[in-house]
Amino acid sequence: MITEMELIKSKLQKKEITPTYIRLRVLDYLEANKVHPTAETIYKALVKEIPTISRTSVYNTLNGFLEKGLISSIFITGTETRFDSNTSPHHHFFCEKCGQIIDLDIECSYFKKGYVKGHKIKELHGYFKGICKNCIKKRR
Amino acid sequence: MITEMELIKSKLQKKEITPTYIRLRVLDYLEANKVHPTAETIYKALVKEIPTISRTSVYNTLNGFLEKGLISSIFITGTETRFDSNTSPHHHFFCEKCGQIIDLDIECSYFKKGYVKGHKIKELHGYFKGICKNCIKKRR
DNA sequence: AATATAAATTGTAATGATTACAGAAATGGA
DNA sequence: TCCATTTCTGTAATCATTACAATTTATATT
Repeated sequence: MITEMELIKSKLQKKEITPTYIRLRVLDYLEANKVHPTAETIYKALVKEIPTISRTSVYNTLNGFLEKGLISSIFITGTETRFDSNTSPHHHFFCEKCGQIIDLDIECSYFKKGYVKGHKIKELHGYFKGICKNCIKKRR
Repeated sequence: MITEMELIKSKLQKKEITPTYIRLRVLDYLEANKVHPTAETIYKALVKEIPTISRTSVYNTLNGFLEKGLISSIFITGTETRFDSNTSPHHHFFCEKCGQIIDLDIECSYFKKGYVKGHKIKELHGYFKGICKNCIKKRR
């Protein structure tokens, strides 16, 4: 039987990232909290259990993961970067009411083709702003 | 015959923004330079001709325009906000080689419908990263 | 196990874009 | 002209993120 942490460890190794304790915990946090947290959110959550962890280590770790393509990052709010353990190209929905960022499993024909108007596409970044399904219900 | 500045002035008035000299010049700059400049770029360009202008005024002016829906802003590079006098929903292409941000006149079926997966859409933000048409040519 | 070497982590200071704020200047009536 | 309001300016503050040097930890070698 494989433990959760062993699974996380193998994910790091697959991307040739030395699996240190901090790296395990940061990736574990991202996999367990798919709400697109900020570096600060991750730091605050981890420092409770790892009192010696530094903010810089969280940033370094996340940047390392990004470089190796283990995670992705999104800018939506305009102030902070948010992180996502999901690296497959997908869209997001930002709810103006509750602030939630929801993953959207939708397709983009241009991305599938690999080109738009003659430009070669490498990355897709798409998000909508509006009122989420849940907040529409609540208003009634 | 209507001068360019009179046209800019009427655009401000249509959005109920008092047309001051700085506001005229900022909007004029955005209309003449459709390359999605940053606040700093606009400031540096304008300060050459209006030596008394302050950076804060440029920021205030741009934020005022944004609130009134006269311009739009995009966040692509991760460091600075870029401004666009084009407020109709459209996509962008960011070239990793030359750093250019190109407007894309393409359609999004979800945006047209007004909803994605039950969430009400108010704004569309879409951009691709890759190598632009021009830079592909140059490489040969 | 001890040592040497490299890698990872930490804490503080710096950076850079943006905003807050208070005072100065300009504007538009009465 | 005087007053009130709006606009503009300049400096200081803020906040996320990065730079960097010092410390700690891990790894390999003897």
